[in-house]
Amino acid sequence: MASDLGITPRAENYAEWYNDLVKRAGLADNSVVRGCMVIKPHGYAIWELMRDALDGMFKATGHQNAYFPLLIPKSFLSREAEHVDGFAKECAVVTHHRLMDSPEGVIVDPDAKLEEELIIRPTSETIIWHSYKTWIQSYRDLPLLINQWANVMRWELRPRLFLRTAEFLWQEGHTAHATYDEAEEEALTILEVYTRFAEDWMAVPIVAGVKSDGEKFAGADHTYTIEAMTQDLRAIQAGTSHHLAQNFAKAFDVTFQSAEGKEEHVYATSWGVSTRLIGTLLMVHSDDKGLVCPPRLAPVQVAIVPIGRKDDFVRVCEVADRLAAGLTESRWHGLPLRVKVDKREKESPGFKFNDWELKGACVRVEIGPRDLEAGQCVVVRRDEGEKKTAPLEELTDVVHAELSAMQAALFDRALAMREANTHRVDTWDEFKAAFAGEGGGGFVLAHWDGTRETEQRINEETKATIRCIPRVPLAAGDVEPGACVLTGHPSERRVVFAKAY
RNA sequence: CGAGGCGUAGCUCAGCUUGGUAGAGCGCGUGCUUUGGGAGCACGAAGUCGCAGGUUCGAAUCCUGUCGCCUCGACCA
Repeated sequence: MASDLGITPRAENYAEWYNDLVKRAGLADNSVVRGCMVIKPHGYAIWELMRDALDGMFKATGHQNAYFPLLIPKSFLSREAEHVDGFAKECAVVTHHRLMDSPEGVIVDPDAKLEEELIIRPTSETIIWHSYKTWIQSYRDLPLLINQWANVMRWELRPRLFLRTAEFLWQEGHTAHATYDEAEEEALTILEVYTRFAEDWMAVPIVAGVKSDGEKFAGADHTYTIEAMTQDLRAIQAGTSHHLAQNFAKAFDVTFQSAEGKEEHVYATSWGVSTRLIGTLLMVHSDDKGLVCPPRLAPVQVAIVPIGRKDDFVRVCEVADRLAAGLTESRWHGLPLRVKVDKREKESPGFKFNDWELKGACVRVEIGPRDLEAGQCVVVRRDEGEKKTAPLEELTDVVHAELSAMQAALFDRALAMREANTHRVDTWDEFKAAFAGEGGGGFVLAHWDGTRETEQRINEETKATIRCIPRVPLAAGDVEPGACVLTGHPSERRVVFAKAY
């Protein structure tokens, strides 16, 4: 029966599995506009949990939220040369402000053409730095630590739900500092926040590092990234933190007067994570039965399925409600548990088991008349699928233990998968072989001569790119000098190559 | 923008070759029976066959055009 659940198995077709998963688990739909998605309540619930967790971490590191506008004057984008190069090809442009009736239906009113066209933000550096110019005058105004939760639009040619959509939700932090070193510290603080979030909340092990010049953000001095490995052995960039140096301060003429009375341009950072985190979560943990959600980010942590008919069902439901109340009142990681009692009468228990597995409930509690007699219930963890019994009065403790164990088990399994698929390669033949064929090839740690030309040639011949130069080497030997895998030129250390999403 | 494929019920699709009353499964509604791994039976609602032309007595089916979507490449978080 498992094959008949409407999800293509991963082994058969990974891309199709992902699409089926997103749709069948009720996370999102395609919109009528290509590239846009409808995030459904179950998917949005995951985003809300992510957002709340991250928002708390940003506040704890001294940041405040603000909101900047969706529309940006076209001329702003071109102030920073690299920035415009990076984004010009994927901007939606607003050219008119009115529609009118016509025999063919509603048309754009040609008389309502805008003097200066507006772009829908692909990112907000320019509009924000325009404001910062008036906000910042003295070193006493620094550091300025702002975040915003917003939607942005990048006109993608090949969209995929959550991973790459034309419109997506994200947060973007934009900070200003008096010195290069302070900005550097900020970029690294955020890199650490992202790392902790990915590993502790998402249970996704990541490699944190710095991007090569070829892969850095358009307009950045350098870009930090966290990279995860998906089950099809590709890399996915889950978050980025940019040190912008004085690039935007110069483009928007944002200066401050130092304590010594000197006029200087400020230093900046920007950083973001998006709804792509949901795609990352799915790609790392879920299976052929549906969504597998780390307990700390699961919309439903416990699904209770009452079993029985007529009077039995009523009695069982009463007990289920009482158990649910006990679970909800308890605290796990400081938060009330998210519990659902599934009292639907038309669906059979078997259907509900499959349904909650599809939707990613972490722990399923089954309780029927026979359990009631015995004063126990059946507890099943989503990632294991093994049925265990627990005394009713101990259920809350058992559930807490299972959730904690599952959170850890998901991370451990993902880490084991990454380690099993991380290889060190020293010859060009081995390198090409690692990335031959369809699908991923895992992470390949290889020496690189540091030039953009070599990076490009490697990408053209193997489809693999440099994902990052790890901040902390994965193994001590990775930072010993060697010879570039393609050119043989000297290399200081190994970098991470992979095929990427 | 290049290469393939597909548009028929909410979903997945059959029907098209050879033109002749619009089909199936799932889902949905009602009722009864069921309930420990996707329950059964009965009845029922549901469609401008993507759109526009053309051929024909007659078009889902043949022809022309057009729009949209999906998959794969070039760009990207």
